[in-house]
Amino acid sequence: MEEFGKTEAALIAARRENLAALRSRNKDPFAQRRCEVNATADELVARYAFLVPGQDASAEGWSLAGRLLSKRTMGKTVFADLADRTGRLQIYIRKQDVGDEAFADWADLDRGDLLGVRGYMFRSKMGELTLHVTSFVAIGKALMPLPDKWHGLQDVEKRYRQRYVDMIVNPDVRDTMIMRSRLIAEMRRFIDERGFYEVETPTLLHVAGGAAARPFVAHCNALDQEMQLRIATELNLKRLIVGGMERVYEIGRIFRNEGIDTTHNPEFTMLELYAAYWDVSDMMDFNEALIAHLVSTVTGGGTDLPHGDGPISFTRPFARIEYLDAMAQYSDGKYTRDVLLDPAGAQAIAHELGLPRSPTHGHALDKIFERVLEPHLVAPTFVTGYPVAISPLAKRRAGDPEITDRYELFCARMEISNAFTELNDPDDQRARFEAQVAERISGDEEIPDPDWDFVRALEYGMPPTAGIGIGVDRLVMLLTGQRSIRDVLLFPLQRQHG
RNA sequence: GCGCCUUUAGCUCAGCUGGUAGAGCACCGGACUUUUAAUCCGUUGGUCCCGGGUUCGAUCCCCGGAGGGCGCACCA
Repeated sequence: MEEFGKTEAALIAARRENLAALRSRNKDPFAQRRCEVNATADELVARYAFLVPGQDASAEGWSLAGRLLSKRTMGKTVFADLADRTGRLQIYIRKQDVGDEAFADWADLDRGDLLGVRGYMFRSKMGELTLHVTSFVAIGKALMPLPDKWHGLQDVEKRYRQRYVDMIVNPDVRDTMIMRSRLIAEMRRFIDERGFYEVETPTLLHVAGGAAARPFVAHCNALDQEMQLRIATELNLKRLIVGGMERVYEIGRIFRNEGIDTTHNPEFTMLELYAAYWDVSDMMDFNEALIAHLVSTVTGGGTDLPHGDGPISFTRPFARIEYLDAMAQYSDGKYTRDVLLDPAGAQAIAHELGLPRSPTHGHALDKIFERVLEPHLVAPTFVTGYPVAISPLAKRRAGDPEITDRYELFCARMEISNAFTELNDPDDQRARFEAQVAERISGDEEIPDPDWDFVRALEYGMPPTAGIGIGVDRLVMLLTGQRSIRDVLLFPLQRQHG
């Protein structure tokens, strides 16, 4: 046998030798087409919880499949760990049970290989539920060496770039992603139950609107036109309300060509939902019920989520504060309605707080809000009554035209949802778009080009409607206790490198 | 964009004002029929992120660059 050093190439070569050995005995793992499976790790652990150490259930045979994560060999017996999508199960193999030839095959299995096993359950002397293997078959080979069995993969960059390795050796990553999948399924079920239609609107648009953000641009060869990736689904979903669908939602990918940090990824997932004949308070009820339901899902029926500074309670009703009242309250009465709603007054406050000069009144208000209010919003709180200056698509409040029927829900200092009674007056909408054109000219590059066809749609008549947007990734962060958005995304964006 | 930190074996990490690198795990060989980070014995493994500079000599000091993380800025 050739002498190998232990570089990565040598580790791969050793695994290839084992593969060749299996093939020479007609046990090629890659020749396997399917694998009989009638149980999962979790099912077996639950089913045989009653077994006492030393006791077995040899009358009942099971087949399962998964990845070999560790081997503990003691001469003629082996304990090993097999992981499937539900978790880990210890397996036990004896030479006297499987025979010399199969036991030789076992020696050619490496950590990371995929295999199917048959056997029966017992509880080992040390108390662990274990599958006593009567036969096994290799169904795939890991030619690449796995990271450290104890420390797993810690290199953050490698974890994101090679998420498949991360998931193999760091089970909590897989758990988080599975929880994300469940939460989105649960969200969908909750919404569907209430008579909403799920729709899919275009990602490629000529004019990306519905939010203030810089879009990604793309070129369509067939049309020879520049396209933008959507920054929101809002305008198209409201077109569907005009069209008569009445209750629609989309859980869709949104693209914003902006910064990347622990709460921002250039592409992210947003739930937007619109209900004809509802107003913002109907939506608030819906929102509260949805969030409480998801908290219950993740906690197994509870109302509290663990958090850094102690648990956060999601007992209904959530707190409610008026935007202007809260601003006054947290500034000892200094930031009054009159000052905030005056563009010069808002700029003066922003300056006093040491914030950079804002290009628009709305921008300044947002900066002040983030500095003054957001740090206090740990418990779930609906902030209601946003100024019209920062709500270009929301309906004005009856009897108070400078304020809109809008709220945002905050938890753990993060904005979780944004909802309002939709503006359905086409003349008001056109006027606000025109005002935005002026703001764009004055330097706010994030203000999109107006979507004039949207105004035309409103001219055909949109019923009173409430709409909501929920940042799904941030909600999953909150519900799973992850501190970085990258830890709830399967493949967060990374710079390409050579 | 700015600042701080970081990059050393397949993985996790050490490395002393500057003298051409170590450990654990993994791997390979051996012992072992209820282990669980199995254990014990023996071996093996390096583009010290890249490019310059200073120096007799650079993983280490200096300059530039790349990747990543965090904070700030940006981001309703």
